[in-house]
Amino acid sequence: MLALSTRPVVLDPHATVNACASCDARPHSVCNAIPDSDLARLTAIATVTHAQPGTTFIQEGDPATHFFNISSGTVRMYKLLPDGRRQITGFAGVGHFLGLAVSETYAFSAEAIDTVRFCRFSRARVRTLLDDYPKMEKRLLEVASTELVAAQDQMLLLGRKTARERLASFLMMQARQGVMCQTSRTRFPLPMSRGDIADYLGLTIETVSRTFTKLRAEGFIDIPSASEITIRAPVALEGMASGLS
Amino acid sequence: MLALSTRPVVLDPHATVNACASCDARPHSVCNAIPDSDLARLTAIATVTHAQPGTTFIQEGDPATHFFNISSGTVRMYKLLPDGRRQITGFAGVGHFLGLAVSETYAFSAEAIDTVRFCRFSRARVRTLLDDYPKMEKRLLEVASTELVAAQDQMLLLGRKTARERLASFLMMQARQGVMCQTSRTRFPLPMSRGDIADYLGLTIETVSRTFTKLRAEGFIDIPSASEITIRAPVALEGMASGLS
DNA sequence: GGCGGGCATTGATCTGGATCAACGCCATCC
DNA sequence: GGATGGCGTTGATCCAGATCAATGCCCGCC
Repeated sequence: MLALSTRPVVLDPHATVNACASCDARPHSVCNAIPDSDLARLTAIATVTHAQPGTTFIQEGDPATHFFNISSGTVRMYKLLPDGRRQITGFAGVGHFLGLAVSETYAFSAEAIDTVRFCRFSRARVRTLLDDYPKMEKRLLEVASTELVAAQDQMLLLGRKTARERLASFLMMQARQGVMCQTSRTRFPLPMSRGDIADYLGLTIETVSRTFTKLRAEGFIDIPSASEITIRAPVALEGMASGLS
Repeated sequence: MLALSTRPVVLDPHATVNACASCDARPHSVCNAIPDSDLARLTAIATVTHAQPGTTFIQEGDPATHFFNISSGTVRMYKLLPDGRRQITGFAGVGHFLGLAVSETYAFSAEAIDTVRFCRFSRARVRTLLDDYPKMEKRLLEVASTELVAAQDQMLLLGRKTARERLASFLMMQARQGVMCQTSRTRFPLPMSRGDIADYLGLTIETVSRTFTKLRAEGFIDIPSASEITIRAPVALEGMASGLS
């Protein structure tokens, strides 16, 4: 539960001219609102950075000075109660944009699960950039709206679904690799631990483990290793996820 | 749980010229991004409408054709599971803006709790308006970001707080009259039923009722009538809400 | 290869909140 | 004023998932 407090490492403080042009995340990300011809402006305000597993790079309550754009790896966002109870509000992968906030402080913390590479932008500079690219502003609104819909789904899950339905929902969501993509995989890795899954679904580690075991025993899934899942009955699981049965 | 299916009543199909200028909600709402001098454009695309208690005016899954702006009354937004389990994702009051969505369909349903007055805007027309008022787009992004933060708080509540902490959080939030305002009231009405509160907090009616009774017995609150609350120990309740004790 | 530590699994027991079941309190309407 | 029906409250019991407690498994390291 406790994070290493090592600072993220800056790979390239004055990012090379084509850093953004060759970025893996660009096709998936809000950056694609900026035309190739103007990429230099984006590159100029981006700092390419990476974070080791377990590093906290956004701390709830700290002044919200930067935006982040994930180019590889997986991040967990979470909120804590004073006694250590944790709620993971989401996992962020390639192309995901972090740090939207009206308030002057971050509303959540973010930690690297595996090695994470990301671009960091100062909020002040992004604001001036936005004035010149209304299309980017539109993209951000789209992103925020999409996340709002996902958040409402998660409220339904946390407030009203059973442990079994929560796990089924989680697995089918991972199969779609996050929220972005529509194509569904039948075999995929789970970069996060059982503890992370538990804190995301509002359950305990033990309940997550037992429910996985049960779903396997019933033939819905396979668990080749603790961090890998095969979906055997996608339709049944999708039904389970949406509360049928 | 079931809603009346009466349609909302259109009060003024071609809204009077100064409808927006004299609107009670304008100071609290996204509309204030449009200068007084240009209000006619806003008025021209607004339809002033009201809905009787229990009326469903947004239906999850229906084509998302309109935006809504509440000018008085209280609305519940919710999602249902096929067997009728319900999660209320939020209550919307004066100035609240509904209907943000990337998708072509609404992601949630919305019902009037009491008599609700609102403005309705066609999405297509709002889109063209937005092109002329980038400031309005910025306001929408602010609104979406604020709601996202509120949604994350609600996830923490639903995933990790006890019944007692949930009720304390709910009461302190109502005392701040929704999310917008900062000034905290010590006595206020609860327009929603115990069932609504339960479905908002991921509890049952019985647990809500019992917990209210207990908080009163312990001297934290008073319940002059079922739909009215007095906060007696705001500091203690705030602590309880954030998970201390 | 054996040791240590961090996950994950599995079993036994407990409990907060759900469920089931009355009952009370108003309003509204004959 | 008495019947009706929709909340809300209260009590008794139950159970899904939490908690407590081993045990297993894997991987890195000496």
